[in-house]
Amino acid sequence: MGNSQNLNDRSLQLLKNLVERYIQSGQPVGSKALAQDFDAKLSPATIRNVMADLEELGLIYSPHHSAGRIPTATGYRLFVDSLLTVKPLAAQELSYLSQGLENPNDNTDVVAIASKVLSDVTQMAGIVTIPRREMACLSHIEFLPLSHNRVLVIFVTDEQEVHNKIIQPSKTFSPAELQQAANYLNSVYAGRSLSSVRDVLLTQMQQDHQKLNQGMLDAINMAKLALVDEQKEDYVLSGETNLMSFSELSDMDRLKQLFEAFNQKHSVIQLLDQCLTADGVQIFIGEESGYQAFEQCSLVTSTYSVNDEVVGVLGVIGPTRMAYQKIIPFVDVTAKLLGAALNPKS
Amino acid sequence: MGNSQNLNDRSLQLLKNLVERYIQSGQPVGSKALAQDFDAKLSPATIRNVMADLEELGLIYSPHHSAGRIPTATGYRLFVDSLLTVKPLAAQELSYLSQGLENPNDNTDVVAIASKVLSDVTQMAGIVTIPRREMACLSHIEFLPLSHNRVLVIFVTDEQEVHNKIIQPSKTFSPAELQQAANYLNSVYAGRSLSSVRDVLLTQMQQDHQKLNQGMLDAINMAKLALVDEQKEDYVLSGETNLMSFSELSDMDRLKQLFEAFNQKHSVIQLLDQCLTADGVQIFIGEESGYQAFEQCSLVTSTYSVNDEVVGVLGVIGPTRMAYQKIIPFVDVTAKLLGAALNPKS
DNA sequence: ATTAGCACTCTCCACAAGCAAGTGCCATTC
DNA sequence: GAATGGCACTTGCTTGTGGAGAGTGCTAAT
Repeated sequence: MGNSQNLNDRSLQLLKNLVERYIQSGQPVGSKALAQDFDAKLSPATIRNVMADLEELGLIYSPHHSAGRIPTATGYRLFVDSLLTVKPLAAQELSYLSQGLENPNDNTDVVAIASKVLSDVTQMAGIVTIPRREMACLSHIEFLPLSHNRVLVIFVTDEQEVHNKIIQPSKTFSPAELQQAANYLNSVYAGRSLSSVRDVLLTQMQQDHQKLNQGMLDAINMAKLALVDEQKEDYVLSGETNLMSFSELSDMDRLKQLFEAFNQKHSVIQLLDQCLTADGVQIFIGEESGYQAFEQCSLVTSTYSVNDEVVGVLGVIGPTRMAYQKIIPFVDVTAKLLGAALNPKS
Repeated sequence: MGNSQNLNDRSLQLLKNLVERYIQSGQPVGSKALAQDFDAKLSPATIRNVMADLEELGLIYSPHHSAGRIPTATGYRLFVDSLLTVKPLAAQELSYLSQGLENPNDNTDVVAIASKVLSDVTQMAGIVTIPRREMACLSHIEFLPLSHNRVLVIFVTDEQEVHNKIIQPSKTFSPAELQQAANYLNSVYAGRSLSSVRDVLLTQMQQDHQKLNQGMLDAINMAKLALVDEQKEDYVLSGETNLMSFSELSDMDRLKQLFEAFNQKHSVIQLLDQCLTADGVQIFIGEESGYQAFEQCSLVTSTYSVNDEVVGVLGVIGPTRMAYQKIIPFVDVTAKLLGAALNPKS
């Protein structure tokens, strides 16, 4: 019992229609309404029997004895996994999408635009993680002396992003020494990807110890301090306020929880990290996410890639009752366009 | 008619008690309840008469015929302007405040912490504008070549903040030329305040034209492109979600408007800019702000200064019914502590 | 297996009654 | 004449009732 094998085609078709109707209307769906979909081939009474089965399987439930039925998270899951017929993107949406994402702009700009596009088109919340900079190339590094022995490290990747960090080396350096160290690092490492730079930094000291002079060692040590850090993940969220318009999310306490999760970021990031593992579109429906704040929400995500390397996740957050048929292809296409827009070759 | 001169001491005292009671309870205040404050020196009937006067003057109103009275924005205004007795800060609040703000940290960190402190202590929303960098000193400037003639300008102020901007000079420079230009600018302008650098850049070209060689002119032109821009104002907001707990703000449409205003920033910035003109604590009560989204909110702000120069605004946003007696001194003190924390001399 | 019929359950709405809070007004008091 | 006590009145909130509507589950018939 409780296995979808039990379900014949008719039951599945019925579930499909029920979910579609509920997504459209937001009202519990009754047997009479569903019967209309079947051109009087099936009477309401029969449908009631089938619905009773579906309820027993945990796919649908009724909010009270004499209301229609509503899909459960499991019901939605079955729907998106096997029943759903995706709708191709409308032409105007596609043009709106590419219009925003195909202009060559600042990197962070593109990410922000993608997030905004996601929320604008869906009228829900859009989210895009900042692309991992592992594969970005180091183009320039610079050390500036601060007070109290501290050193401000500035490094630029891929002609675009500027990162900076304050480090505290164990010994004091003169401005000239810092300049030398930067010159050395720029000559040796510029043009290589950050991840390879990191790897080399970590191994070089042991291997080539004798070949290096003190200045080089100092430079390498400082670069390690600057580059080998936990890279703090982050994301750009837009259209959160759209979520305030859904009656499903009108409970203020829940909504507050949700917005606090958005602000604190860490649970959202954890959730998005799970999406990084599998390529392509992934979906969390309601309680599936495992986070209380997202209990009433669904999350449709996709990884996006630059040069076949996954660099981030993007997605749409909305109520569980969302038009999955449209959202899924939309998220998919947006991810591909964002990947393309981020590709430096263009 | 409608002039506060009409009011005798007793009426004012009554208004004061009424506002205080309403701030505490959130319930319309009736004549009977107010009578208790006066130790039976005044009967409810008398108080009713006085309240009728206050209502005619537009200082209070009743939500319906037979409820108690609630202060209007004008009533609150009179209260904060002339009736309010500020409460000194509780010791623990003060210690919490100084604990967070007295550690010498990153500049942007301090601003974020201040915002967080404001919201944590008040359980409302805290807001702090990013300090204007006019008076900050230029400590280092750097040009890096990008593709398509573009140049990435990085400049560091006051040993702390790193700013970067992509400019597009009219001619192409070699890396060596860029290095030279940066060297020249660093030798001449490092240590001077950004505003003075800007002034000099704008005038030097006319005045000392003959004394400068081409390289210097190029350097000055690029510096102008980088430094003479509209400085985009911004702020750090925290604890917005606290606002979701107030029943006064539980109307979802209004709340949505408010959060959208927070996200779009420009109307909030306009509002905060108004506070820059006058020193010290300023208050907008409800509709006084002139922005629909803030109709149900009050904003208590104060400018904060570094070296007697006003560099920003900070404040607290909450429902009109807030404990002004505590919030006002709290905002005042926080502003002073933030100013001190930002002072590079320490 | 499917269907028609029917009793049952539950929500929603409207309306009324009773209660509590508080007012406005008037006649009275000091 | 200002302050007060008394009283009728208004209003919102709560509770209860009753009917309409929607949808179900069960049973008997096809």
